[in-house]
Parts: sequence; C-alpha cells; structure tokens
Amino acid sequence: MRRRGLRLSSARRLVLEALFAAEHPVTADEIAGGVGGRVPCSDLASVYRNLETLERLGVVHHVHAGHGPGLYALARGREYVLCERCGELHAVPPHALDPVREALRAALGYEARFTHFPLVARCGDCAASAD
Amino acid sequence: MRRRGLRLSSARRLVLEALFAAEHPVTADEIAGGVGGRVPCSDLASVYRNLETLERLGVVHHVHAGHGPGLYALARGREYVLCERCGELHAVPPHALDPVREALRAALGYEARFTHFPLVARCGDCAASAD
DNA sequence: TTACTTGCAAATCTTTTGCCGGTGT
DNA sequence: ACACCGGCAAAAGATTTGCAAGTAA
Repeated sequence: MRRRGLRLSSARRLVLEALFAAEHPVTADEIAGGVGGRVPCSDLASVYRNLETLERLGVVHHVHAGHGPGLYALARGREYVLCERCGELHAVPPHALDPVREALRAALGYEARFTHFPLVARCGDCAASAD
Repeated sequence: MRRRGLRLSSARRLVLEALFAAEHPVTADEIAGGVGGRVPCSDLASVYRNLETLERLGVVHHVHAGHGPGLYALARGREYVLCERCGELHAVPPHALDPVREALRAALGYEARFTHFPLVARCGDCAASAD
C-alpha cells in the first residue's frame, strides 16, 4: 500500500478493520459508526473517500443492493444474488452461477459478473409466498 | 381509472402522453421537461406522484438502470438487460431470457423477472473491448 | 361542494466536494 | 518538510413530503 504513495493512516486502518470484522457487506454509514463493537469510527466523508481509495487498490469492492445504500466488503470476487422481496443479499459459492452466465451468453451474447450489480430475483421462500 | 376514485387531470394526462411518445424508458425529469417536443410539463414532484399512482394502477412501471435515476415506461411486462460499461438499456424480446431464468432456478431456486431490476452484464461489444 | 390534485418549498437520503488544519514518512 | 489525509460543512442528485390553493366530478 505504501508502495503506491499512500499512507496507512488510523482512519484507513479503522475502515479495513471494520470490513474484516463484518460478516456481510456493510454500508459506509455502518463502517463510520463502527461495525461490531468497534470504536466509533471516523467521519462519513472520509469513510467514503477511503473506500474509494481502497477500491482503486483492488482491496475493497461494493455491491448495489437494489434500493438502499451501497454495501462494501473486502474484494474476494464474490457474486451475489439479491431477493427483491425479502431483501436478503446472498453470496453464492464460486461457479454456482456459471450455468446462468452461460445461458445469458448463448441467448444474448452478454457477459455477466454478478459482483457489482447482484442478480436480482426472488428467493425460494418468497417465490412460494403470495405476491 | 375513474372507477378507482381517481381523476383524469391535465397533469396526469401529460405524463401519460409523454410515456406514449417515448420510445425508451425515460426519467421523471425528462417527463417533467416534456419528452419529444411536448409542452413543458408539470412540476417534478407531481410527476413523481403521478408515476407512483399510475404504477399502483398497473399502467406504468419503472426500471433501475444501474447508477443514474430510475426510468419509467408503460407497463408491458418487458424485461431488460443493461450493459454496465456503455450503459445501454436493452429491452429483450419476450421469452429471450427463459433459459437464463431456468438456469437460475436450477442452480439456486430463485425466480427471476428482469422487469424492475434489469440483468446487468456486459454487452458483446463491451465484452470484446479492453477492460 | 367535496375530495382528489397541483405547484412550490422544504426535507430526506446517499454520496461527493471544498477547504484547511493535522500527520505520516 | 512535503504531500497526503482527516474532519467539518456544504453541495449535489434523486425522490419524498407538507401545505395551501386549484379543479375535476
């Protein structure tokens, strides 16, 4: 990190600690508030700036969860599926969506990677429920 | 429409005319500005209120096009694919995404309808291009 | 006349930006 | 010391809400 001319400041470290501690992707606001019993973190604007910096470094990435704010997590190349009814954001195992990707490629020639924009659909439970 | 206790006001009519005139889904702001040589329409807040009303009636629906504002169109049950690189929102033919839907159902048991949240991927051209 | 509607202003919510003083290296 | 950074305040963009006046029915 230092080799890119960037500094390992305390605010930066707190953002990273929050992301390491989080089990699911979290909002910038939650990071600023200190996720999981963490000390009340730094300013929200700084959190956004640091998330952007870390994202440029490839350490962090964010997901757009339908309505609601963006969610941030350590970059692990994970793909997500979001239930448009109950709102659950589900990280899927690697390659689980390969058949979907393949079907889309065959149908329209598009290449999908559900890391930034999740696949939005209705989970099994919600599909079974009433509308 | 009247049978639901709603009125066919001029502002309401202008919103509908704008949607009929539009070839692609449009923003609330574009509707308020008068799409396609239409008279400068009504207030933006009223446009949003009317879009919501019409959506509850099942006449209108909206799509979330990645970043950027929501897009509105007459409800025709259309499904969309959005290119995350060039930003083009593409309405796909009916049933074109059936194989994708099927693959997703088989893989995770989710039921997808890409009408409200489009399938976000990279179109052929953009996938071929550099990153 | 009555209740739904509009226009305008102001509030919300998320994210970004400007500025200046603070701080890693 | 020098450039990067953090905090605070304010801006920006999309959408919602409050309210008094307007208008379909």
